[in-house]
Amino acid sequence: MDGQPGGSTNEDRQGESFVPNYLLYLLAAASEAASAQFHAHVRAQGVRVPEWRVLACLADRDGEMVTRLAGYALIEQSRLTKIIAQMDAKGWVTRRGDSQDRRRVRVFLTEAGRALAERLVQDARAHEAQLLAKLEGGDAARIKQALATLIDELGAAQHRTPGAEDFSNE
Amino acid sequence: MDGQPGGSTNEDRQGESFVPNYLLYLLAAASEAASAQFHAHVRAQGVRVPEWRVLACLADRDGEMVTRLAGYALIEQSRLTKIIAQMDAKGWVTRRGDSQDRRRVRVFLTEAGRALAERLVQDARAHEAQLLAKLEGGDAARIKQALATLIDELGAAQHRTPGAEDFSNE
DNA sequence: GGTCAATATATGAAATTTCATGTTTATGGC
DNA sequence: GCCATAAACATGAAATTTCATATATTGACC
Repeated sequence: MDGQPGGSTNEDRQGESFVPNYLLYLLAAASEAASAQFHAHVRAQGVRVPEWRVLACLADRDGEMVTRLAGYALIEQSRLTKIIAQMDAKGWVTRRGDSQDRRRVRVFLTEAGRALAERLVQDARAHEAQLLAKLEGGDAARIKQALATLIDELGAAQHRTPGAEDFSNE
Repeated sequence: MDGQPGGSTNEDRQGESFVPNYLLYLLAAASEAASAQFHAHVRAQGVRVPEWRVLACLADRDGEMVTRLAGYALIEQSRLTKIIAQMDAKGWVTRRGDSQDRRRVRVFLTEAGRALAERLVQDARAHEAQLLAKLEGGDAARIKQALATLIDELGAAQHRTPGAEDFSNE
C-alpha cells in the first residue's frame, strides 16, 4: 500500500524542509503508518481495504443506505456502488430497496458477511489496543481525542468561517 | 475526493459503535477532513494531489532519486514512475540518470515546476496556519507533535516488536 | 573475472477509480 | 394534480492504480 513512510522519518522534522513538518503530511503519513500492518492483515484474509471499511460500518449500522454508508466509510458514492456490487457477488452483503423512499437502497450484511465483519472488528480492536499500548504516557496517548476534536472542528467549518475562506497568496 | 467525512460526525463518538472511535478511522477521517479544502485548491490550479506531493517533496529535496521520492511522497514506486512521466510531459520536472549509480534516476524541478511548487507551498503554509489557528488552545493544538511521535514510534516498530506481531483472535 | 543475489526503475495487462451524466423517485410550491 | 428541482443510485468511458514481472546495474564473494 503506497510507499512506506519512513522515507524521511524524523531526522529533519525540524530543519527548513517543509514536508516533514506539514500538518497535512503528518496526518497522511500517520494514517498510513498506523494502518499498514492491519491493512496487510485484512488483505491476507482476502478482503480489500475498502471492503473492510464497508464491513466495519455495516457491523455498526446494518441496513444503512448507500449515500450515508459512503459518508460513513469515507468512500465516494459511485465507487461504493461498485464495491457493494462486488461484495454482493461474494455473498457478504445484500441490497434491499427502502419501502418508504424507493430511491434508496439499503445494504445488509449476510450471515457470512456478519461473521467476517465481526471477526475483523475483533482483530481491529486487538490491533488498536497494541498501538495504543505503544503510545502510553507520551503526547500521542491523547491522539484520539485530538483527532476527534480536529474532525469536529473541521466538519463544522464546512459551513462558512467568515473571512477565512481564502489562503492563496496571490 | 471520497465521501466527505461528517457522515457520522461526533454524535456517536461515545456509543457502542466501533468505527467512530477507532484510531485508524480517526486518522483517515482527520486526514481527509483536513486536506479536503486544500486539495480542492490544488486541483483548481490544474494539479492533481499526487503531483502536488511530488512538487512539494522536490521543493524540499530537488534531484531525489525515484525510490526515495516515493517513500517521501507516500506514493508506490510503480505509480510514481508514471506520475513523473506525466509531470515531465507537462514540463514540471526532468529526469537525469545518476552517474555514480546508473540504475538510479534523479528527478529535478524545471523552472516552471519550481515556480509552481513554491507557489503551492506558500498556499499550503497559509492554509496550515489557518487550520492551526482554529485549533489553538484545545487538545488538537499539540496534534503535530502527537502525530510525529506516532509516526516515529511506528517507523521504529517496522523492525520487530517481540511478542506483539500478532493481533488476530483465532 | 564470473556468478549470484540484491537494488532501481520500467512496463503491460487487469482491475479499480473517477467524472460526467442518466434514471428514477421524492418534495415543495402553485 | 403539475412542474421544477433536488436527492439517491447506477452506469459507461477514460484515466489511473495495482501487481507481477522484465531489464539494467551494482555488490559481494569465491
